[in-house]
Amino acid sequence: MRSDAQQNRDRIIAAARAEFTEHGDGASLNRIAQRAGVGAGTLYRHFPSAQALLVAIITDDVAALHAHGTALLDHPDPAQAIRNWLAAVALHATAMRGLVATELVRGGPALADCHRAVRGVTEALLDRAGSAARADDVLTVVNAVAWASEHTPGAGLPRMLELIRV
Amino acid sequence: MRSDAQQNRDRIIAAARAEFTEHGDGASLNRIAQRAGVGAGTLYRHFPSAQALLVAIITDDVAALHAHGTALLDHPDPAQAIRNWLAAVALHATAMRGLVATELVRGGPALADCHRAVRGVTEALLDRAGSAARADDVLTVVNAVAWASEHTPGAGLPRMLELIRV
DNA sequence: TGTACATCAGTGAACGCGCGTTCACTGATGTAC
DNA sequence: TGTACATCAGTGAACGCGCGTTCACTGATGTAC
Repeated sequence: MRSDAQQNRDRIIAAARAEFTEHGDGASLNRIAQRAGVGAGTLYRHFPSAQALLVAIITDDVAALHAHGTALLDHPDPAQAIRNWLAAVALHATAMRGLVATELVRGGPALADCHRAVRGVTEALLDRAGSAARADDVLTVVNAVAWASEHTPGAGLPRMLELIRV
Repeated sequence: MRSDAQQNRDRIIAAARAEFTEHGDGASLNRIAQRAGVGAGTLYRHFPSAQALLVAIITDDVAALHAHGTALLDHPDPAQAIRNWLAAVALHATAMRGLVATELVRGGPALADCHRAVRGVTEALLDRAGSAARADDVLTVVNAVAWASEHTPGAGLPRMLELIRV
């Protein structure tokens, strides 16, 4: 990729983060292009839709999340490890007004690799803690709770996470 | 209210139910008016916004839900009663592509009366089952799970509800 | 019961808006010699 | 290293679309006598 193209791509993603954070699902592609200081056509050359942008952002972020989860596999207390992990997953999903949670819950094919990685770590941590819960169910519930915490005035994410049985 | 006005109001609400069920948050007020066979202005005379429509629908439905909950206070098994109640709440919240859950989670002032009634029953049932959980938290989590079950392909609402500790 | 009339609900074309998307054109980048 | 050039990324005005919303007009309803 040409160096100026790479630069624009990065600027578009940064602008999209800001726009999604500010407007949630009311984000506008024209505004993102404006914020990034590029023409609308440039945005389209890189990302054909708002969802493509969101997927790119999430893919970036999941790498760090996954590393954190892998490290937790060495935690001395397996029960605490899964708790910490779910809190981290929830925190990640609250990003951008719950849009990340919404996209993760939707679970389209574009995020299949991300999902596989996160599910793998979740399964390992659940197993280690002696839980019989399905990783998919647990992740969906955690994402749902993260989404709700972003939309409910005065909701406490940690308190709601404690209501999840693992 | 004039009898023809009442009739139109009813038709608008029925059309809105259908439209919300079909299109979720992509529902259009013009289409609702069209489905109801009324002019756009008529819809506005009755409901100033899509949210007002949704609130009217939910208010209707919560009455039945509340009656069910009150009956459950006489259930011989308190633990089973709260489980049944949460399942009923979740089922109610899955209506119209999760739009009901979204609106309930948002918890605006227009639904304050509904919320108070449902919270009251939930508190009584939790108390009777010896649970220390906050009714508000439990309801938010249940609504969140209902929302997720509507948006996740292959998610099992009952299985996810079992992950909630009460 | 019949009629004249005031009220107010209903109509629906039209408006402005901002959206996503396109495309003919411009110009920066990187390469070949 | 310097230059000519091909490639392809970037531009941004313009488009069509469907949205929410308005309002001058129509006509049905219910009432007063």
